[in-house]
Amino acid sequence: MNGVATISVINSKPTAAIIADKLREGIIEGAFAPGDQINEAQVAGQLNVSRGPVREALHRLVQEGLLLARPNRGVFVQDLTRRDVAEIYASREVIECAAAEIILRGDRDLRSATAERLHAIVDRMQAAIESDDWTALGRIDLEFHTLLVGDAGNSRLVRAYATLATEALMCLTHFPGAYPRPERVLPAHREIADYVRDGDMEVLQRTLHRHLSLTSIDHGPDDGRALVHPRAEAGGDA
Amino acid sequence: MNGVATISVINSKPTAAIIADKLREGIIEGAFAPGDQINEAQVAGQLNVSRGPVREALHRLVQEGLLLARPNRGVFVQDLTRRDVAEIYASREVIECAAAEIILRGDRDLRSATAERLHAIVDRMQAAIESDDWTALGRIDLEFHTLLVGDAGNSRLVRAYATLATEALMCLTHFPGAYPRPERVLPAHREIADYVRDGDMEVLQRTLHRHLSLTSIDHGPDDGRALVHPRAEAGGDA
DNA sequence: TGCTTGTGGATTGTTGACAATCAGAAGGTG
DNA sequence: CACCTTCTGATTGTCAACAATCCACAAGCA
Repeated sequence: MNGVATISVINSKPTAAIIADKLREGIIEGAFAPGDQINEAQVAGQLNVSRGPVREALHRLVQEGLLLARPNRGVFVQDLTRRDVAEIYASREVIECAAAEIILRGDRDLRSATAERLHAIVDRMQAAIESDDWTALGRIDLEFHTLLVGDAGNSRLVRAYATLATEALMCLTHFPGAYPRPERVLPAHREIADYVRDGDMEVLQRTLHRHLSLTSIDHGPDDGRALVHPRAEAGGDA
Repeated sequence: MNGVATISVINSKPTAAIIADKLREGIIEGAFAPGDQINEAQVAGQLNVSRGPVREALHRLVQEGLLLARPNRGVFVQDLTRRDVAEIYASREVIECAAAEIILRGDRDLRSATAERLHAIVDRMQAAIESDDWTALGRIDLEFHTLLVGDAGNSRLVRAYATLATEALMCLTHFPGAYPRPERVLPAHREIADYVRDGDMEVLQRTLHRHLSLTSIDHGPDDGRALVHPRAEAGGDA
């Protein structure tokens, strides 16, 4: 072991994974608008790789639900309808509540450890708010919830939640109005962390439900068309 | 609309999807043992196609969790550890209970329609039992639960449940002892269907929990190694 | 005019060849 | 005899060319 031991692995990930991450970022950030077609050859050209890995990356994103593949026609960025947003948040609530229940059945020390890590994330959320970085805030918010699910220790739930988390991020960038005012974000998450530590399932579940319910979207009419900027009617959180 | 209207589409699915289905079947049926390596070139040769679609199919199954890809080494059939089995059934309970709750919040007529279809599936289960077809029974059993989740109308939950269902089928073929005695299967499912119709969430949730809990596996020690035939200790259902 | 029917352009789907990578065996060296 | 280096076989990862497919548009016909 000499001095070069800590050189980062040259190309640890396969190319397809890197491309998938890049594209996922682009979709989340809004670089591709919903409905846009993503052309294999074009992406391959921009990234200076062959169509093979690009194709693989695109198919992965299709399976994640971010893209829609029409056979022999191409892949397109998914539209987010009211129904989709409602589904995403409802599913998140399902998995998060389940994770919470598992965690709360566990040891008190484990719960404290989880709560502590959750609080650490909330502190980072505060920092993001203070520097007016809304993109970062959304990501950290999702990180909070992903940690909650992760600490339940069920990899199946984690996997299912991961795709929901990226979809939720997509919601945030496309419907910026859906994110609540910052002064309510911090207390809400602190509450959740505290209830995890104290082990109060009843209250925790209610809090998560309130935190993740998009009442107006949930009960509004579903016209099947994509939302554009429902700033006035969304009341949920990440 | 003339007489040829019902001609089946020639080749509706892309080759990769067909291959993925074939391989998934093979894995579920046990044609590949856990830990076995699956060779791209070999499969391609057997199916008379190129490595491209095979590669795509394998990656899809990796993402579904059926296969494990070790970079530059190959893809292997996942081992099913105690922990995996516990995770799968716990996750199934989470999603099924959520689906049940959504359905029970719905219209009474819708509930009856769902219950009716569930009962129809139970009848097919009975037929499978009478002809001693255990493979079919497992599939129909999962079909029952998949219908339950599907009728909740949340495509995200459906997608998450689909992979869990295939994993559960894998459990059945690898741990045949995990399936309960047939005389208990039918009443259990009939109960579930009835509670869906009657809208009794409390009881339905308890029934689902009992139906999907693998108590001995759940609380047994997790040595990280794959189970072989825990016939003596498994008490769950599909 | 309105409907059917061919044609064009673009995109994905598929293929076989080539390069990169890794685990393990063989061989050399103190 | 243990350890390190080198080699080898097999497998995945990548690439560019070819084939199949589909939608859009325009021309032909009642």
